[in-house]
Amino acid sequence: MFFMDAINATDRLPTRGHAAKRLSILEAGARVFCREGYSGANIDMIAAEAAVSRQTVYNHYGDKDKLFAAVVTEITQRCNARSFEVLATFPDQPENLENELIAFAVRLTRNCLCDEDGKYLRKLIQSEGERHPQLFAGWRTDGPGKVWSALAARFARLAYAGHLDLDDPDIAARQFLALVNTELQIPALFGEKLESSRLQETAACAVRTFLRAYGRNRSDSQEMARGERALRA
Amino acid sequence: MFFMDAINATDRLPTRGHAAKRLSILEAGARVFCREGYSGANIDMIAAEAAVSRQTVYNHYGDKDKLFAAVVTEITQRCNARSFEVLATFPDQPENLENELIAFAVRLTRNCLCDEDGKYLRKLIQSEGERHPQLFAGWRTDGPGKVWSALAARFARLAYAGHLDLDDPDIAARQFLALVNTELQIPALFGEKLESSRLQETAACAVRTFLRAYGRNRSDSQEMARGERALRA
DNA sequence: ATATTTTTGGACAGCCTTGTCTAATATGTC
DNA sequence: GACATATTAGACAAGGCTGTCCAAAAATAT
Repeated sequence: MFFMDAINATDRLPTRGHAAKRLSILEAGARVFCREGYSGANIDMIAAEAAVSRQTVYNHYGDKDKLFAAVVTEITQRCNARSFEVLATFPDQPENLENELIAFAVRLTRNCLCDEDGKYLRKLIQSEGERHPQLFAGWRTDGPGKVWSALAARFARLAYAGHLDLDDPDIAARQFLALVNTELQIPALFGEKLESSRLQETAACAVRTFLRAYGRNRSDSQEMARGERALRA
Repeated sequence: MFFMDAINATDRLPTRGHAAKRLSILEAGARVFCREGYSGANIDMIAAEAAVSRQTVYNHYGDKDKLFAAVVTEITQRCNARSFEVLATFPDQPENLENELIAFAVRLTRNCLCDEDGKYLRKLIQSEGERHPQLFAGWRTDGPGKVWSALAARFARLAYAGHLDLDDPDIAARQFLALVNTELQIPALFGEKLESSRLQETAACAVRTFLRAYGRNRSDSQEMARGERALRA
């Protein structure tokens, strides 16, 4: 468990400038590792991007492996924290379910999937996940695993309250996330970001489809969809 | 356009053993680049895995950059070809739409998204896409772009024939793919494969949701879902 | 069987990277 | 101001990787 050192090392933050440099290195490490991959990144790049001498990097994190581990655990923690923050804003007592779900989907995308940290984490996992499975094991169980089941619980409650009609909340939760992610996939591969308007639009489409499948009054939304189409024609 | 050389170089395949080694190197290159990333991979590894001397690799492909480009274009072509092969088996005149769509989804997943080449391509793009956008531009337009619009056209035809009820075939097509991919995401990150049974199950869930949202007789499938649930209880 | 083409192993220079060490400098504390 | 601690630049050895060269061996074609 070589990366435990790195985790514990984060605890002692003596002076002010010390901690600042430490964070700056971590931040730069995330950017560079993400951009260049583990082997492509080198300590000089990271030091330069952190505006710090190479030796300082070694003073703080020991070696490249430990720095990488520290970066991963830091980003993972941040992402998880943000996910649960957003999850707390789930519309439990919706007045307008569609609109509130869309807003929730936008928050989720913008703050967790599409933000800097989310992008970093995805790339780090993609490039090194196969090689360091233990490093990302925590993310896998505490991250998406927990988010999924928490989201599933919210959906189950909505269904119980009569707002949804679903067989299996777990499947519904995962499909909800999949739908919300629809348009993100390709741009994410190339490190591009979606503009806010397209993000909003995608969320709306996703939620509309989700509610067509799982909404309580599906015939109503079917009618509405027909009406909209007729109006456009 | 440094990678054009690599493409054209593929044309002359003089002797038998020559071409065999060439392919073997390409194959090994795909594996190693994918496993280790561009900077992590080295020519000795690839040569060893191709059961060939290092010099032979240089004889065939010039240098690491060109070899990488050749690997990418080869895998891209294979994946595209396979995608359109599967696309040709889309159920245009369905007798049992649900079952035939599920079977189609399984074919798509197994042969295009989840197979070796698909996995390679995804990882290569993920790790190097940001750095070599020109290299993957072809994939982006000829790959998913074409598949999406082809799939959208199929859905539009199904809708016209009265089998589906959809507003926007493009969105439906992308959401279909997103739903089919639901369970693939995480395992794909870690280079794991889904067992056949889970793959089948996921496809079934995806298609069921898709048809609940876009099926012609949605109230019917709603009734059926209710019936199933009652039966289980 | 001979001529041609490919392949091989090994040696090599040049370069980059890691991680250590040092002495000098800066930063902050008392 | 004196002290301790952090930081810096630079030099350094060890090792890895790329890409080239060469001569011998193997495979292939005529």
